[in-house]
Amino acid sequence: MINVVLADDHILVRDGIKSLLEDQEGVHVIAEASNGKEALEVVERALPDVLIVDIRMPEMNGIEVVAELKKTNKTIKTLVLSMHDSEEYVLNAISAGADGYLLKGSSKEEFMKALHMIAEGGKYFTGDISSIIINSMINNGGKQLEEKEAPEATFKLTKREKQILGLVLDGKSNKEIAEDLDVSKRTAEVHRFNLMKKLDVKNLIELTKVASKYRLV
Amino acid sequence: MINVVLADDHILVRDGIKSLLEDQEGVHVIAEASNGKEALEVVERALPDVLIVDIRMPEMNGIEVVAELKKTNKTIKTLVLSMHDSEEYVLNAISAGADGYLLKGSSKEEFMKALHMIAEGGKYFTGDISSIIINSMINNGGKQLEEKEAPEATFKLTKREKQILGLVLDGKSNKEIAEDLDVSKRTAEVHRFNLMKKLDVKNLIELTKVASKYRLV
DNA sequence: TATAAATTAAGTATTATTACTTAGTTTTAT
DNA sequence: ATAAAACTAAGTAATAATACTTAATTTATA
Repeated sequence: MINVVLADDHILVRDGIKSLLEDQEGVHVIAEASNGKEALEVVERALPDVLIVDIRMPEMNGIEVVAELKKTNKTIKTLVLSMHDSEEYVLNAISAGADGYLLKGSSKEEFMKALHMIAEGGKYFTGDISSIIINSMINNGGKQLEEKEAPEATFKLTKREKQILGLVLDGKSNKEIAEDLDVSKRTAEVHRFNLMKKLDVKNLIELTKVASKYRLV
Repeated sequence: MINVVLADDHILVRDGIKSLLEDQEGVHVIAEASNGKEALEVVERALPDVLIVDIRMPEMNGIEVVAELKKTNKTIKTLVLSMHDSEEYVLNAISAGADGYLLKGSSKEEFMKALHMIAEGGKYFTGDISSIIINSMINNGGKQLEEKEAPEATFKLTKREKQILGLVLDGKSNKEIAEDLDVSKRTAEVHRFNLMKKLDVKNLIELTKVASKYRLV
């Protein structure tokens, strides 16, 4: 029996994955969490075999959760579920010690295979992110994976601003962001304006550079 | 249309994969080979987009074929098909410059996904061999790997467009670009519009990703 | 419970980009 | 030499972002 904790801020996604897992023999979802901090607490109490964790969550992101968990409890396996195949996410997840990485577009079959392999002590990184992993291997032998640390930022983004920054870096317009977060377009504009001012950038190009430098997402 | 050469010493395996591929739209098996040396000769003549190659073959094994091919003709992509997930095979295939690695137990869906990703210049290494790759990344990095090269682009930017792309990626506005190049703002706008259309991107975020993928600057 | 911080969102104005079309001029290759 | 491609730049219209200000709520915290 594989005991699982699910951490994702979207209830619908959580429920979907839960129902998918509960249909399988030998898998049991013993607890859930809707943000990063909660995920850590829940895992401490429930002690699952595997934590399935989304990257983008309030309070603490999924990669931070994995990194923290691997410091304190190495026996609990972690499967990172993400919508994004960005190089930064993938390499940071590996650095943090994730045992697996799947995209949300993965099939049920792949998901189950990954879960079983990870529960048995293996690793599973979906083939869709091969380019990122192989290129990283080729360029630097994966060596500085463990050591690199972001410089400390002098600015401080609010939770909402970080969230909006993420969406901006996905290439979304203010209108799309507003729809995603269910706020007015004007609100999205204000947040975007404020965060760009805080980061002292005047266009998206500079924004991507600063965000990557300080690992803001 | 993806043109494929199949190399495997077992006729049955070859026929099976061939029929599977020919069922797909946009894929065509243009030639076959039953050993490593033959594979090289056939590839030279047929010039496929992708060579699908088994590791264990008479005369010359699949990894040697890949290594040799990458020395002489870098545009032809290679997908290694293997029954084996041994560390040696996997890491040697990567060193040799293979663009993908699948186990013979892979599903048709995964096989097709891998083939398409590879044909488009990406890489695809099945999740089943993640442990090997990740462990190699994290621990040694001691293996000497090939130089990374950009995937071949399907679009073709003009000199001026490349120049303007560079300035766009410096975060310059059309007005600034126009001043830099001493042309009208409208001209800068047109070049920017055209190049973004060629690259099939709709915003600066996507542009930075595509530019980085194809090393356009 | 004050009070500060964060979130929301309106107004106003300017500037920039997108998404075309048309068309003259220059460069390059056959 | 001539056709093709590239470069130039105008027009038009819509959409998006920048650069603020003001201000009502909601939330956190001292």
